[in-house]
Amino acid sequence: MLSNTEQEFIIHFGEMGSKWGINRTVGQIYALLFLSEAPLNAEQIVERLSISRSNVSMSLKELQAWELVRLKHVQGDRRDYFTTPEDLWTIVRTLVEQRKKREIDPTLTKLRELQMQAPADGESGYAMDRIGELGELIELLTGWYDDMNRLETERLVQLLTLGSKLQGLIGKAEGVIPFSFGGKRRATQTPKKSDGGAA
Amino acid sequence: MLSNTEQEFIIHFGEMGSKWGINRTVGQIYALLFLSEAPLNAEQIVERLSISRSNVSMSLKELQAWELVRLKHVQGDRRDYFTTPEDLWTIVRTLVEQRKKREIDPTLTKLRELQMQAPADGESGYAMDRIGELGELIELLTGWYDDMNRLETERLVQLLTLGSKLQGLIGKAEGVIPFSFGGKRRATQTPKKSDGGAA
DNA sequence: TATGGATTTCAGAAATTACTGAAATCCATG
DNA sequence: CATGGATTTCAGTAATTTCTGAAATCCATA
Repeated sequence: MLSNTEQEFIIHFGEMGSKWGINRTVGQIYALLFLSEAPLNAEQIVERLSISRSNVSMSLKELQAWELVRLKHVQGDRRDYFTTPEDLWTIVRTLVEQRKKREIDPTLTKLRELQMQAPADGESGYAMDRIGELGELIELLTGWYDDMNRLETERLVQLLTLGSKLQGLIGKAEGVIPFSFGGKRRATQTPKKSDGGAA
Repeated sequence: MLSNTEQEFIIHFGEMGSKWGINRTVGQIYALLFLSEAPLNAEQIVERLSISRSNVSMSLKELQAWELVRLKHVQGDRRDYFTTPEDLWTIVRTLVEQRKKREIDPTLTKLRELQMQAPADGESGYAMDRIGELGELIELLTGWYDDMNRLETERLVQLLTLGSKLQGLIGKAEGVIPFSFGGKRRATQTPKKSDGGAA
């Protein structure tokens, strides 16, 4: 049923699953759908991956929570069929959006919360500085992400392809950009060369 | 010993650990070191987090494998002391580098491998197209990452701060950029508006 | 090279996460 | 509104991951 290549691809996604914050089954189902031109229903997934029907149900639910998989209905068939978006950029955008939501946003919220309650405690010192710094850094990065995300795909691809040519463009924008970024007490230093390698 | 804020921060990092691909202890130790101005030795970590010595040892080993933590020796003390880099940009760079290495590079390798062996099998069709497309997309993104990573931090921050101003800059570079990106058989389409939302 | 503190290793225990089969629920159709 | 296929839920089991204490190793110093 599945070609050798498909098998290997699916197994790889299963193995990578844990590193990607999903589990083996979810990874495999995603891979299977990604490679399938036609939408698949749960029973087809059960057959092709040899896993239980209930596991497929739960895993599809998770993939839908990630918005990585779409429900598609086939005329004259009341079963649910699933696909991944054709356009890979849609997938990338979803992936980044979801990971930001799960892996970054909660921390930013927590950092701000800690900063709010700290002054009341009279808390101060290095730890608070670090927390503030980290919060600002995350805000800079997510703010930039928001900007990128607003671009339509064609523009985005142009930008990504630009690469080293960017160096020159920064020069063109000079003077317009009010460079400033740092914590309340201790400014985020921008080291001349770099902070060095490992110990 | 630990302030309220420090406690909460550490607990948060512990909880987020699993979403970040590390475990609770590793997350907590990292958080503790991140907030500590002075380097800490293993015994101090044991005390502050109430975990076993062996767990600290293994977790520090993992943090070192991630290059997120540095060994620092104190004169007249033969114990190992650990810190995180002062500069947050160094941390971000390490994090991105390591995640790319663990979460993306192996997949790119696998995709290329599948493409190499597929023609021999006479394999073709939708699945191969998808695999090729995905490989190209990943290469575009990692290539761009390499470019960004080469920039010194100050430039990088400028770029990130640029945000919406980028729109204009792309225009300036127009004509220089040979837009092309697509799979072998089936070009990666760049939809006019977007592939739409969820099902 | 013997000593002893510091660190690492490792086998088993504890905790967590993933998976299954059976039962419950859902819902379009007759 | 009863039927029956499709889907979901859930409690128990399996598998995996994390954590610990004890023993082994390492290594600077006496």
